[in-house]
Amino acid sequence: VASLGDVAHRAQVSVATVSRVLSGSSHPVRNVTRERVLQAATELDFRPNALAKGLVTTRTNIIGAIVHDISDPYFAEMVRGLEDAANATGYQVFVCSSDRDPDRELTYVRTLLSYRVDAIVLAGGVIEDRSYQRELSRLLAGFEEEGGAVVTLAPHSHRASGVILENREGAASMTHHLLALGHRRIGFVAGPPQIRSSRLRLAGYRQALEAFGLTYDEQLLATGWFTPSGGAAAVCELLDRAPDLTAILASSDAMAFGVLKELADRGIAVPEDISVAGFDDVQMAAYVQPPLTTVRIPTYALGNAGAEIAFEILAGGNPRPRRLPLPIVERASTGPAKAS
Amino acid sequence: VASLGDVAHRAQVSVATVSRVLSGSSHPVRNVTRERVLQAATELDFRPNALAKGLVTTRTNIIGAIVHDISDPYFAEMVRGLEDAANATGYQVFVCSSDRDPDRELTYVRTLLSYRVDAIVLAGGVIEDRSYQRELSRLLAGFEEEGGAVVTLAPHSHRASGVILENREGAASMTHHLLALGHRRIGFVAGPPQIRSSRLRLAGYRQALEAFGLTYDEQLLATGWFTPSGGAAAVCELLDRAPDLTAILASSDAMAFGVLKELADRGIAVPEDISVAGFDDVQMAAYVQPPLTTVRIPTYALGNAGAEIAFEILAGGNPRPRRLPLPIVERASTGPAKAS
DNA sequence: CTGAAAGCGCTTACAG
DNA sequence: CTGAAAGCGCTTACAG
Repeated sequence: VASLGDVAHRAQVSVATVSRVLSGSSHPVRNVTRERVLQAATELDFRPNALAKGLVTTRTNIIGAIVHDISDPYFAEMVRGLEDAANATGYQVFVCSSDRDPDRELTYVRTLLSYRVDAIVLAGGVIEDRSYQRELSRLLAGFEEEGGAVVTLAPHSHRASGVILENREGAASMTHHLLALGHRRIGFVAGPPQIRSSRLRLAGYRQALEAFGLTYDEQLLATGWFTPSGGAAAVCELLDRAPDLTAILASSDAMAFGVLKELADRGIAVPEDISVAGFDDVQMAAYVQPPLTTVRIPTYALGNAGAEIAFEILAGGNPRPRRLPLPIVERASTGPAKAS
Repeated sequence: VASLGDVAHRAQVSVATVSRVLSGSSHPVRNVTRERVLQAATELDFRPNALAKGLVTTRTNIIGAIVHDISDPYFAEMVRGLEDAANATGYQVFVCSSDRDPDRELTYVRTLLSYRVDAIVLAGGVIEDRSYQRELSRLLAGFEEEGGAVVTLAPHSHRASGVILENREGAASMTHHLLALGHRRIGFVAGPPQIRSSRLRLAGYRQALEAFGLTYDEQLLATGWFTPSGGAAAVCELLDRAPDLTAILASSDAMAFGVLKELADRGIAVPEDISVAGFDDVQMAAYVQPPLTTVRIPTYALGNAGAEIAFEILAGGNPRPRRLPLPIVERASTGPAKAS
């Protein structure tokens, strides 16, 4: 591959001049010279070495996105938003699926630091693990000190700029919605308790029940991974323990899909026998049968915002956290409670 | 951040020595010296600069993955497989969603070349566009000449190592399956014709029909994007033109999901009134109602293989293309043809 | 407006 | 076993 030097040689100018015209510097260059350089660059099919550039400018134009799992549509849609915003500004994105594992996540962060990425976007909720949180904050603090941008798109222990999703409020208002439909025995399918977002959603459910004058009943709670099979397993538990429930609120759409499937397999009609609601509003929520009532998180916009916030920080700004309310999307999977 | 020089200074040795112990060189280093270096590195929280390393070794440990759309579960699942294999070998992956746009794709490739990635994995089917194909091949040929690895995971114009999915055969055997169930009027929901994979699947459908002695009927063909809404729109067209069809084969699961939804909205029973089959077997295929009969592409394994093939090439090998047959997964969305 | 030179943080022959 | 030095491909004061 041709280097700056090769272009300089061919254009009969110094590498400094070549650099100035090719890197879009504001340093003045005579027009004829500029033309000669451009011409030579084209002829040699010159492609600047981004590593060398990054080494000297200490800007790599790389964003690292740490997600729980890129194959989970929630994160995939978010990363797409992030990617589009990044790309529009000449940035690339590294995907890092941590599987909610503290060690994997820390290893990924260290690697991102090695590549001297400009920004790290934490897309998943923080893992509840003291020593992990301490080490992560240590790494990120050092990174920020050197001018790196850290953005959080889910509840986190590390204080950083980002978007604050109203997880608790979202879960609470969905619970209210079910209560308003006449449901009194509402099962809750919770996500992994070691994820902060899970806890907040559970807290919102509980809060809404109690505000309504109902007591929180542990028989109505089952826990699992944020996956369809996690949801399916949880609903089996629930049906065993509380056969009288008339509605189920799942902590994620993926879980709700598993719930829906399990109910269909058992011949339980939704929403006639049991209403089902989800959380996230991933694309498929509108396409399952029946279409899923859910709490909407605008994943694409969220990813987009993540990149924008990162750019603000890199530009020297100090963006305040944005609060994002999570509206309910009513579809066909919820309906009035069956008379008992 | 501490540099090699800082570590060398603190350990009272030369940077050469530090480099040798920290980069895992096979060059002999006395044990006491090694210990001193390790100690100093820890104390300084040394984190090697991957850019500088890449600049001199001409190996960046980066793989670029070009997909049509990372928010499409088909690609997200594949990228996860790619990421896991890459990560296990100390590689990072850039995600590049081209939206099937020739310019976007070429721009991404140029950028990847600028970052001197070690490998480029083309995950989506080639776009049928002469000048794009020519330019792409030119870029990739240059890249390969410099030792870069190119891997294709879908039918492509650029000849490279990779996996050959039996798209045609997969579509043909699904068509046979429907024929065997007694269906004679089988609608086909095709993907965008400018994608090679789309054409192959259509060809397989047609081939199976003709092998069976039926004539291919254009009234039974509708085209759209590889999305749920693309599938929904196509099925509307189809139902208008050929109200007598008893089965529909969609070119992707995403499209099939749209078909399923549209049929449900119209109160058409699946599979009693119309059988529906998809293509891909993404995770959700097993979770929609009714669970989708589909042609299985092992996306995760495919991504995994992509990375492995790349590593083989980088190790100097010349892996032969692997053919991958696509088996049918029978679920509840297909059944015997309704007696007419 | 142009260029010579230093430097970013590494690796690796080469010499000892 | 250890180190001095060149070099990877850029950018950017500094001097003219």
